[in-house]
Amino acid sequence: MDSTSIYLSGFGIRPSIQRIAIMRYLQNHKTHPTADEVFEALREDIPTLSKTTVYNTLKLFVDNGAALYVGIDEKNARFDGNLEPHTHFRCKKCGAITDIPMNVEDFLPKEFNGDIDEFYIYLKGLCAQCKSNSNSKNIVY
Amino acid sequence: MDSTSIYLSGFGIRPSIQRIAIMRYLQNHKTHPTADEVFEALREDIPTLSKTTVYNTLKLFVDNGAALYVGIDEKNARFDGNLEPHTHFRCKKCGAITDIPMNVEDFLPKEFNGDIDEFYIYLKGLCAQCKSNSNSKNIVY
DNA sequence: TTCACTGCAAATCATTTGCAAGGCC
DNA sequence: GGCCTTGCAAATGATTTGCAGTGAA
Repeated sequence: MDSTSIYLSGFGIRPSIQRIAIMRYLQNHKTHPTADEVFEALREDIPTLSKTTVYNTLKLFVDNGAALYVGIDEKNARFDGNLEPHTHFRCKKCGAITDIPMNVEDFLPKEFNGDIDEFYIYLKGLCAQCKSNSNSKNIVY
Repeated sequence: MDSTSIYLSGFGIRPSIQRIAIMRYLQNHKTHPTADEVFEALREDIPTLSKTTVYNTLKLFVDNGAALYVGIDEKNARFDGNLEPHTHFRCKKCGAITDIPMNVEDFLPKEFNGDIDEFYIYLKGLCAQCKSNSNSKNIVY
């Protein structure tokens, strides 16, 4: 029983080979991958893996609170294994998505009468590296 | 030359019949409609309107800063003609998306070294009406 | 006349669904 | 055995693209 199995079980998720591999990938790659990126990366190790399983599993993780859905990219859904309070920044030049530690609870509007239970902050701009490295013309939106 | 024409021209957008109608719809309906909702609403008045034009026009508005893209709904892109600083709240029960006035500039993290030029906050939960009206079982995710 | 704009049809592409096979308790 | 999980193939549905016709400067 490895640590990822225990981790998944803690969320009520039964640890299959596929689920363990996908969660490990999310935790070891802080790149906020798409379902397809996860699939392409893992099919080497698990040749029988199907993209349906990757989609199902990522959805399962999000529904059970074991991973976060990241909607910063209009094209594809992205996923994040980091459950610490943070927000997401996407560089419009290199396309990289990075975490910014930030306690979103601090920003809840006070005069609002409903109940808020999900809170997303997405930032976009130019990352520090692309800012100094501004010789490259490669722009990603 | 009506006010919507002048408004669009201010963003460098040439005011065609279709563009005026779509911008008017955005400004008169604070519902953050999808491209399809705009299309369905306007086809009565403009029977020859095509969905392609609605997509093209909404994209043109966003690219030129005349409207905002709202990514709070994972299924469809939504659009907002309100350019005042505000954030978006979606009720998970009734599905309504409402604006919450909030100056996002105040929340820019200070320790970040890149340049941030876009800032989105999406809130989800239960709106005040659905909170009191909690007899309905109709849930929208 | 030129070039932007429009609209139809077809293409694209991420994601979901149906369903049968496999595997675990 | 029964239920959960997986994976293939097909379906779905939003959005984009190709291209030809239209219209305005």
